[in-house]
Amino acid sequence: MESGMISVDKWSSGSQAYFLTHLHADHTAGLSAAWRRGPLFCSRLTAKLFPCKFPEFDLSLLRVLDIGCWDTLSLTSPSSGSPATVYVKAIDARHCPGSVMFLFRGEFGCMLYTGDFRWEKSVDGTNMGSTMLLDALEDHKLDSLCLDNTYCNPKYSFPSREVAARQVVDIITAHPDHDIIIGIDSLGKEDLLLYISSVLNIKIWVWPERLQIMHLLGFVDNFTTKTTLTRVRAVPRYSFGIDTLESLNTFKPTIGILPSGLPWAMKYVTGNKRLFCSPSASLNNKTNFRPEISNCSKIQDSTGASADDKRYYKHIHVVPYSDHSCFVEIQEFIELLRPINIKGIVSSSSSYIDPRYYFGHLCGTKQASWRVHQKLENEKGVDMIGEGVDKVEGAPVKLETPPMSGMKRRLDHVDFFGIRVSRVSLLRRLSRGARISDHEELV
DNA sequence: GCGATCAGAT
DNA sequence: CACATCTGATCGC
Repeated sequence: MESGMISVDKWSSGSQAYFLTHLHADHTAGLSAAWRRGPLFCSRLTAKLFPCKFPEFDLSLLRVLDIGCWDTLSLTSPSSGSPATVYVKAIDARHCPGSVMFLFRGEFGCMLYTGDFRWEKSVDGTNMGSTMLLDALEDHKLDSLCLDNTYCNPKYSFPSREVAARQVVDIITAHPDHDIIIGIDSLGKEDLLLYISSVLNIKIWVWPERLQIMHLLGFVDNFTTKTTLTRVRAVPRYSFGIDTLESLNTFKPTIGILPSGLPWAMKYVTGNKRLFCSPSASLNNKTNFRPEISNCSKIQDSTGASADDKRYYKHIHVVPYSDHSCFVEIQEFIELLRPINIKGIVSSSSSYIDPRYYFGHLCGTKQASWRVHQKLENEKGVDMIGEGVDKVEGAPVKLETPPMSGMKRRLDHVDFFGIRVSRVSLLRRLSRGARISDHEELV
């Protein structure tokens, strides 16, 4: 395969232009201060935050894309050497500050790379983004949608971040004499913290580097690094464990709140209906988003919680505050765009489901072609799409994980209708890059 | 010794 | 099931 033109969240050599959706570490793996491979396109806010993450980075390499504005790239076709123009527009992805999707138009057709995104219905930013996307498409078909399929399964159902934020506030107000620690990452969940701060009229402690981020984001009054000013502290999520909580509780009653995507806590849902069954379980009655699991007051029963689980939930409250779209939101997004093809950008070793399993019927004009294509490929014994893709004609099914040996051979690139998708590691969630080549056929 | 990658953890 | 991140081990140069 010759070199391509464009890479998104992927930093190996061979492209003429590089795009960064947002500054989370799993999307910047491979970027460093020594980066010299070409112009790096990102949103204005990402560019502003960039030096926090890469202090020595040569900022003259950054190219800011303003949200909603077309930009034109004059590139060279790797195969023919002739000029090739690519148009790109950034759309707010509503995942974390600075996060964007990229809509590309070029010889390869029209392609949207979502990066990580949350598409909550009836939220202003989402509605604006929808309008922008439809306007940008005009009457073009979206040939290819590279989709954040993190929760691309109907079992993933969680409330809006607004509702989840109220749950967090309810938990805090139900513990008036406790210290509160909230696990967050280096970027994201700012709206949650601002909501807590404004509703409860308190400052929130953050660690010094995080305060710097808050200031860059324009939040100057709600956060502090002085522990004496507040009982609510936001701490790095990785520092957030049972041992920490237990040890804190020897000094002062303290609870932890983990605003998190659902899967990590899923084991407490399936089978024993134990999700969010923490000390304040009764709080969830008003705001719980799934009635069948709201009745979880039997934390002491004998349905199988381990001793560690009990230790954990004695102090730690998991709240379903997610910066990724839930299944229904993904569905609505696809219904809005009606792409011809969909490709998931997130894969993991044990549970990759091709988005077309659930959404193939929503795809545009080529909806039938996939199955024909699959049938042909299956007969040839070639799996074009990768591990976990169905081999059954007709209604797709989730496949068992193929043997490791087979997976490892496909780590590098997977051809998918003209888009080269990088699989850096299937054991972890590092494979989120895509490269577009101009000389490949796009169905 | 350094950066990239991997493994395991929360 | 699996987020985003850290630490520490290992690999290749």
